[in-house]
Amino acid sequence: MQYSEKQVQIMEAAESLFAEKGFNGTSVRDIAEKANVNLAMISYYFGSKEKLLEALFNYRGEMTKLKLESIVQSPGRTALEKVYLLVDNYINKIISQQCFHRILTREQVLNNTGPISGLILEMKKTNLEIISRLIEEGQKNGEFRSGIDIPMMTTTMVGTASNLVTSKQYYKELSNLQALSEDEFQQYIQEALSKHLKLLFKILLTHEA
Amino acid sequence: MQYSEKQVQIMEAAESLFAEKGFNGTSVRDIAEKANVNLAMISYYFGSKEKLLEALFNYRGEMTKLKLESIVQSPGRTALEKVYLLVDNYINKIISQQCFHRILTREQVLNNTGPISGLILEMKKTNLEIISRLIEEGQKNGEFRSGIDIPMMTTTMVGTASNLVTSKQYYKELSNLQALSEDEFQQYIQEALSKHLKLLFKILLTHEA
DNA sequence: GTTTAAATCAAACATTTGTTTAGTTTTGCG
DNA sequence: CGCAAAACTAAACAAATGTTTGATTTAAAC
Repeated sequence: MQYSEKQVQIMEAAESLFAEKGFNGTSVRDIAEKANVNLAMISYYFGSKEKLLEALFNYRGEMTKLKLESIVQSPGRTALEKVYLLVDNYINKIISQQCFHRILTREQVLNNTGPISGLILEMKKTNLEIISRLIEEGQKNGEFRSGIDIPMMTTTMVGTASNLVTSKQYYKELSNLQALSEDEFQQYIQEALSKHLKLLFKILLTHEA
Repeated sequence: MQYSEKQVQIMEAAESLFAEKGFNGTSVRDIAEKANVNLAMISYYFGSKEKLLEALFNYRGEMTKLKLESIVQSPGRTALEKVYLLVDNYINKIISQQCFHRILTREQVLNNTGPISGLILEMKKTNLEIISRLIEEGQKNGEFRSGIDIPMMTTTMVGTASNLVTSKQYYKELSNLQALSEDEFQQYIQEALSKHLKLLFKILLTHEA
């Protein structure tokens, strides 16, 4: 589906508010004010607040689809190099979409049974499939050891990155990095996270147990 | 502070509802009904809904304090063995307190500036301190390599466990474990998580980069 | 220029919300 | 018992909520 300029305006206002105060902590009046639209426009365009959230999930979900595929299929790279690309790609994604990622994190904790739950599952399925194919490729050509718990490894990548980004205000204080500006800090965690996850995966995938 | 039986009754009803529907998605009437108390009792005992949440954080926070200390100081164990104990202890904690952990996860994503934010920071500080001391002990006696990013390693433990437990409904489907009963599944993720994190830490702490 | 549909708006709507009130019952103690 | 403090209750309260209404403006097509 294609969204009009005004619809995007509303979705992005909602995104930043949902990230800051939570879905139920944000009123449609808050959203209307931030997006500079009339209150009734939200029901007019999206039907309801709940459906606005669904639209946001669709909107952000679309933006992620194809990138991963191209990494896995890029020729002339070792499987480990591809894993590295995948890690950096994932880190970039959740850092550049922090607001959405906060919303996603909060939603996946709830026992949703609605459409959003389905969208989350679909995202996770796609992720896991691609990583699985990549790991298996590396196993076939002898780069990686056998007996790797791929869902658990994926959980470590997602969990580590997610935890760091969604609770970075605590990480900043715990690591005594308060002196850094927001930009510097962002760059710091991006690099630290990349280095950490790559090391982790390298030794996990190649180490003989 | 000591809580009366009725107060605990209210806190535990609130805990399960907050975990299921979120803080703002749960009304005080829901809580009163689930706890089998009169609506006004919540304000009477806790002052407000917000303060009830704070009380819950205090209540659950108390229960975690001393355990870790005793692990680190237990004699006759290698540093790696202590790390293993710590991992299992942490996994047990969040599995046995899943409801609270869901609430904690959702709260730490928000830019809280209130008392809860302070409590979360304190918990994280304590965790990090203990782990740091343990790692440094292992480094001094040559068990562990140098140059370990301890905050990042902690993030991996917390993030992996947290992500798995708070979104286990997705993990179950992604790993094709729907056939397992809830108890069997719980035991499965406990063991898989323990094995995975121990391997991760072992190679991360002892592997020469 | 007229017409028709889409977009926009202020106001109103019915619920639900967290909290308080004012009164009643229970409890513990001298 | 007598009585004061604590525990408990039903009802009421004002504020905030998501959504709808009905009217008005804008835009596009003929």
